[in-house]
Amino acid sequence: MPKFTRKEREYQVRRAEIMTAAERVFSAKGFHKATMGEIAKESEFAEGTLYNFFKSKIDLYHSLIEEKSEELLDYLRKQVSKTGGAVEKVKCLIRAQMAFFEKNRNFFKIFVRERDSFEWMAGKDVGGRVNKVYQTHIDFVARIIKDGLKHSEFRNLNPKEAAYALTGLLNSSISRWVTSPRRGRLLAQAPSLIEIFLRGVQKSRGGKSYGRRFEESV
Amino acid sequence: MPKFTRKEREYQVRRAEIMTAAERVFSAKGFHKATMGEIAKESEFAEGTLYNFFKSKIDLYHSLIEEKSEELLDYLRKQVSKTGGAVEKVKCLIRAQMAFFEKNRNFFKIFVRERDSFEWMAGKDVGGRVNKVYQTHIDFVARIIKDGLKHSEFRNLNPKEAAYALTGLLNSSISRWVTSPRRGRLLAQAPSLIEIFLRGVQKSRGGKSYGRRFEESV
Amino acid sequence: MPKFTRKEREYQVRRAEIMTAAERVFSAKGFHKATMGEIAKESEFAEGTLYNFFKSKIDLYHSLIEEKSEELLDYLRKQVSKTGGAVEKVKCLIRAQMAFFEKNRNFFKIFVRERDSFEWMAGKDVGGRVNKVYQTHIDFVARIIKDGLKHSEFRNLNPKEAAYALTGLLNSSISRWVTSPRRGRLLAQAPSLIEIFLRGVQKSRGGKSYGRRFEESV
Amino acid sequence: MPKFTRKEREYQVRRAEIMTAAERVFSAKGFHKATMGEIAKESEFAEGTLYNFFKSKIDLYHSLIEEKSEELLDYLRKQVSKTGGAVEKVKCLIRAQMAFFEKNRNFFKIFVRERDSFEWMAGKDVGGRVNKVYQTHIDFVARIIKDGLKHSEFRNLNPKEAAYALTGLLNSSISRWVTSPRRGRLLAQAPSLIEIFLRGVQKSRGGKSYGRRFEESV
DNA sequence: AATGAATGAGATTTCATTCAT
DNA sequence: AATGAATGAAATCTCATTCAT
Repeated sequence: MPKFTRKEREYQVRRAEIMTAAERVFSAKGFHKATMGEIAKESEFAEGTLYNFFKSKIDLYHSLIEEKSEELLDYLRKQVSKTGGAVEKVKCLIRAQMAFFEKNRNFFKIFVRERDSFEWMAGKDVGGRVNKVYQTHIDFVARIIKDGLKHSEFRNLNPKEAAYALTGLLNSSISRWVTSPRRGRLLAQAPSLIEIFLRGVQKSRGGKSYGRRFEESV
Repeated sequence: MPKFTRKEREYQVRRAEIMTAAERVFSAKGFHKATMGEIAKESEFAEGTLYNFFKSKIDLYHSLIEEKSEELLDYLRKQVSKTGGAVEKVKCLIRAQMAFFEKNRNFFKIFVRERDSFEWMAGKDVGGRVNKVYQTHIDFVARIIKDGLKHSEFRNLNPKEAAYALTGLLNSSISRWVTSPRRGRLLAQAPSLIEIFLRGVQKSRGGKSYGRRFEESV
Repeated sequence: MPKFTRKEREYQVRRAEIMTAAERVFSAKGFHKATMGEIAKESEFAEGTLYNFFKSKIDLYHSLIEEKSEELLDYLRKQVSKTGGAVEKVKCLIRAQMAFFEKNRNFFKIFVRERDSFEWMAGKDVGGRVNKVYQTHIDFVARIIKDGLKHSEFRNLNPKEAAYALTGLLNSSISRWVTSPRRGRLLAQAPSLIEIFLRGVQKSRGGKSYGRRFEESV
Repeated sequence: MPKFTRKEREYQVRRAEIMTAAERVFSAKGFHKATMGEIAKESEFAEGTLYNFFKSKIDLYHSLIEEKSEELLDYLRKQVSKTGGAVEKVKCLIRAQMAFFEKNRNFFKIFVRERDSFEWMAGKDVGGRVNKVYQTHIDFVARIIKDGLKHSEFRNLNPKEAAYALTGLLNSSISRWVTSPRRGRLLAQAPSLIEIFLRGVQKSRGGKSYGRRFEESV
């Protein structure tokens, strides 16, 4: 007995085709410049058909981000859980995130570029949903840092601040790679990012410090 | 003999008023949702009048970013030039950038959020202009890093990569501050960022390394 | 030998089910706001199936009005034919019409409200068909009046004019009853309508007149 | 010092032009079949311009009905107030209403045909507003009847019921005239309507009655 | 130089109808 | 014969831009 009927499976296939087309168009033009007409053409469905799958343009956009983000977060969690120790987890996280976006360049553009833009779109509601995904991600990273603190793998710093730092570091590099015309492997940049970040947060072995301590600074 | 006639000066004043209004509206709504009508009302000019100063909506937006970015870069250059040594310059850069955006929150939203979005807007032309500003900034940062390398203040790494890293680090933190509802001083976060970044890029004093070396990785 | 085969009978049953559903939906939303999708759901058939019974939405609408109107007219004719004398026939007509619509509120909304709207819908064709039903009804009423004139039961007046008057009188009261939220029996209003109309058209017994005579007025 | 500036006057002129065009189109096609495009063409403005005067199609439609209804009611009130005695007022009312619609045929179609249709349009709100105008009218007529009752000009009947009766009577005749292709003067039909209605409601001079009394019937 | 009313291209969305299964 | 997914025409509304005053 199949979990899904043939109809349901076909429905999901078509839905996915639309989403892929939408991902292409949205990533190329941004939400506002993208038109349903273009997504229709790209997905080889009629315009009206799109509305049998998504109730509006914003719903399509938003579903796209939400579902793909889940995929990303699931992937990261799964990869990271395979290793132990905060340092190893951080390394793994960086590599996994790069690996994911190396395969999902279009989605990266949508994910990062529109992240903050959402607050104006269709009220707090949609913005809120996407932002929540982002916050979930930050919290996930912060948790890793916190564990590292507990086991004295990292020096004393604000986990959330470090999570933002790492995320910014990563996104900036990914963004550069995504935008750049000539592309080597994104993953090749993992080691240097890992090195920068881990040196940045690990316990000082020389005792030297470059500013006021975290405790004083907040 | 005045450099600018009274007329010219008045023209500049009115132009600046429009830009300030535009900054408010664009930062609150984003480029597409912002309307010329609203900018007109905000600036207390008629809609048609805006077109005596800027030839289109996109031109206004773009002029805004370009000119304000110049201001930012000038400010950063001036501040950084006051100190010597790459490490000091980096500290100074971080503090200066935070100081600038603490005073120009609205502009930050425009600067960062729309940075990459530009490639779709009105063709390569405009996107190119804004991107160029961003590239100029990256080059400026990369130059500081490179100087640090030359004087062995930093370990062996790709200056441009490090420049992207620093910029991402900074923007991520600023973004968090800008978005967050309850705001302390942004500058208070400078020390920890400085520490993370400088530890990350300075010469190892323990010889320990966290990944393959930079040389191997590119 | 049956007049209709089983197949034909089943066809008629399904057709009637659709019409009943359509009556509900059309009366609730009006022609334009009603959708084939809703009628389909209401009738528990698929959308496509409706088109096996009616060739278009407008055809369904129109068939509904036409057939139900026939039903109404048949009912009125049958009732009225049971009595003799124009005065009695008028009383009977009023009561019968009220009785019919008391049982067919939904249809009344369609019948009266859209009556005149028809001329724009899908050209003269459809409008014509419905209007013809209405004209038939008016003629039927006018014929009763005319008989009353012949037998000197009514004063000298234009039969058609009187027929319009009576119809307007009736519809206005029925409309009020249909629209009103709290409903007693519609038939309870028959006596006063009968009295108003019959006084209005019967031969004056006092010779008093309230305007120029009919003969002068047209 | 003029009450209205030139600009305001010109604005009103253009607004009125749009309304007249809208009246033509709405009366010819009904609300749904009428398009903003056609109203634009008819009024010789661009489509977008209509939206400088009315915020939506429904708002235009509704403004049209509301303002023209006010005009009608004002006219009726003014005319009726010129005479004294309920009987005279009724005569005057019938003549005035006919006179008004003889000059405003297009509006009649809108006023009567869409009266009840409104409940489905855009929720209770708009339907409510138009219905209220109609109720106001009914109340106005009912008040005249009530005064007639007080002075014993009419026999004992329910004023509101009589008001509905008169309104139905009138509208039916006007509707016939409006729809009919060859038109004499509508006002020529006033005398016979007056006679029917007044005979119908005035005190019986022969004592004969045609049904149960009003008192029993409600 | 400033105005703001007019413009119309262009986007989203609905829904009657068709047709392959 | 019944289905309901796909279609695409058509309608409303927005807003950058123009231009007569």
